[in-house]
Amino acid sequence: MADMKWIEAQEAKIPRDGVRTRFAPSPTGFMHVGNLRTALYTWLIARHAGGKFLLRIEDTDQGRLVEGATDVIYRTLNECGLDHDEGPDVGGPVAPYVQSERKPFYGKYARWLVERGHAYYCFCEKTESEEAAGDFARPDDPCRDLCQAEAEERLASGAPFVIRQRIPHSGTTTFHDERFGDITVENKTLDDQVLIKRDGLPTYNFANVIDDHMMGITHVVRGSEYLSSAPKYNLLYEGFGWPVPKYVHCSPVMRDAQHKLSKRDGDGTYEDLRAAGFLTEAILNYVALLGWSPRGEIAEREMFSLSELAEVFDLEGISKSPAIFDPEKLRHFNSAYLRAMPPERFAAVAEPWIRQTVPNPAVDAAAVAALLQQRTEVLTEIPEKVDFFQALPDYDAALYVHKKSKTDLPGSLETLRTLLGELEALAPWDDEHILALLTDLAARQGCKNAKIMWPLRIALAGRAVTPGGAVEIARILGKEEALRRLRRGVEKLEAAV
RNA sequence: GGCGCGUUGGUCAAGCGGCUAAGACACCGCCCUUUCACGGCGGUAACACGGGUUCGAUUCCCGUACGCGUCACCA
Repeated sequence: MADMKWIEAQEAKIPRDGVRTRFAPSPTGFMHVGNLRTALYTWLIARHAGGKFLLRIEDTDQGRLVEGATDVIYRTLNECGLDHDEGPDVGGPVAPYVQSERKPFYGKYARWLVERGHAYYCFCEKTESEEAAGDFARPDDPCRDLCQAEAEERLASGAPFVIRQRIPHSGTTTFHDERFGDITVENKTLDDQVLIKRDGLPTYNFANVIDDHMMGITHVVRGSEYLSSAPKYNLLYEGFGWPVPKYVHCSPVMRDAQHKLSKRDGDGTYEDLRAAGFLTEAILNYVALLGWSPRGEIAEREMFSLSELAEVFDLEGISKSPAIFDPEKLRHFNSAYLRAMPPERFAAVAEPWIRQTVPNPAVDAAAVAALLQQRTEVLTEIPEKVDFFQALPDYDAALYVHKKSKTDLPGSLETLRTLLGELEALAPWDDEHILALLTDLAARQGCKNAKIMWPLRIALAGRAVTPGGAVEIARILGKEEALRRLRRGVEKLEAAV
C-alpha cells in the first residue's frame, strides 16, 4: 500500500509562495551554450517575478556520470551571476536537491500511481533498442492487463520489473505551453513509458514530474526536444490529481541550419568561449538575445546587463524557432563590452594577455592597454598585437614605402636621420612634445604629417599595423629604446637604398 | 513511417489585417585620421510556395515543400 501519511507530509512541505523555477542539469559533461541559455532564461523568469531559483542535479543515469561535472555547473553559474536560492550546496525546504538522493521517493509515488490505476508493473524482458530500430509499431504490453493478484504474486517472487505509465487507448490530451500555446495529441500516439527502471531509479520523465511537484516548481523551462513528451506529463499530473505547472519550451541553439550546437563539433561550451577571450557579460548578453528579444519601446536595444535583463525579460519575447549561434556577433558584443569598460578595469583584464608577449617590466602595461581598448574584439588577439613592444621584429625595408603617406625609401631615410637628431635633443619625452616636434617638422618641410609619422612608426614597431600611432609608441618605448630602434631603421634603409 | 513544432535579408530579429516591412551583426562605399581600429554618414539584401477568408494579408485558416524534434529501462 502506498504510504499516504508520508505523501501527505510531503505535500505539506511544498512551498506555495509565488514563482519558483529550477535549472536541472545532468552532470554528464559541460555547460553548452544551449544549457547556459536555458539556465539564464530560467533564472530570469524567477528573478523577474521576485521568485526563487533552484538548482537540482539530475543524476539518475548511473552509466553516464562524469567526474567533476557538477563543479563545472557550479562554477559556471557562479561566474555568470546566476545565483540559486536552493540547491545541493545551499540546501532548502525541499531537500535533497540531488535526484540520486531522492531515490526512495519515486517508488512511493509510483506505487501510489499504480493503485490509482494510472501505472502498472511490467515484467517483460528488457527490450534492446536495436530491435526497435526501423520498426515504429508498438505492440501492446501484455503486463498492462495483468490482474492485481497475479502482479502481486510475481512481485513477491522477486521477479525483476519496471513500472509503466498506463495511457488511455483513446481520446486526446491537450497541454499548454506559454509560447507554443495549446498542443493536442491523440492518446494512441503515446506509449506506456517506463516510470521506474529495473534498477529502481526513475526515468527522467518521471523524476521530473515528481520533483517539480514536490519542489513547488511553477514554471518548467526546458528544451523543445521535450515538447513531444509533454502530453504524457499532463496525464501523469492528472493521474496524481496535481496542478500542472506552466511550461516554457525553448527552441535549440544551432551551429548551422541543421545541427544543434554540440561539444563534439565545435566550441560550444561556456569555458571554451572564456578561453577564447570572451567576457562573461558579453556571452550572457549575446546568449540572452539568441532566442529572446525585447519588444515595444526597447525593441531596438541590444546591450543589457544581467540585472537589466531580469527587469525586462518576459515569456512573450521568447522565440519559437531555432537560432543559429553566430560567433561574429558574439565578437561584436565582446568588443562593445571591452570598449565600455572603465580604463582601469580594461587594463586589469588585458594585462595578463599583454604580459604573455611583453614580459619586460619597463614597458607599462596600463599604457599599452590604453592603446588596445578601442581596438580589441577578443582578448586572445592581444599578445600578437603588442609583441613588438618587447622586441623589434625583423622587418622588411619595403614597409617604409606607403602610397597614402607618400613615403619612399630615400625619403624615409632622410626623415629618420633628421628625426634621430632632433629627438635625441628632445625633452621632456611625452606625447605633447613628441607630437609637437613631429608636426613642426612636417610644417617646415611643407608635407603632411603622415609623411613623417609613417616612417617613424615603422622604425619603432617594424609593423605596418599597430595599436596606437608613432607618438604613443615612442612614448611607451622610452627615449633610449626609441632612438635605438630609429638607428636600426636608418641602417636598414641605408642598406636598402 | 506516425505524431509534434518551426519557416521575415547570409545571421539574430521587430512586426501581432492597411507600414516606403524596424534595428543589430557581417559585407560594400564615403568621411574622420598618424597605420589599423573606433566614430559618423550612406548602400546592397527578406516575408518558403499554393490556395482560401477579407475591401485589404508578412500577419488569420487549409494544404505543399523544406528543416528540426520525438517515437529508450538517456536525459
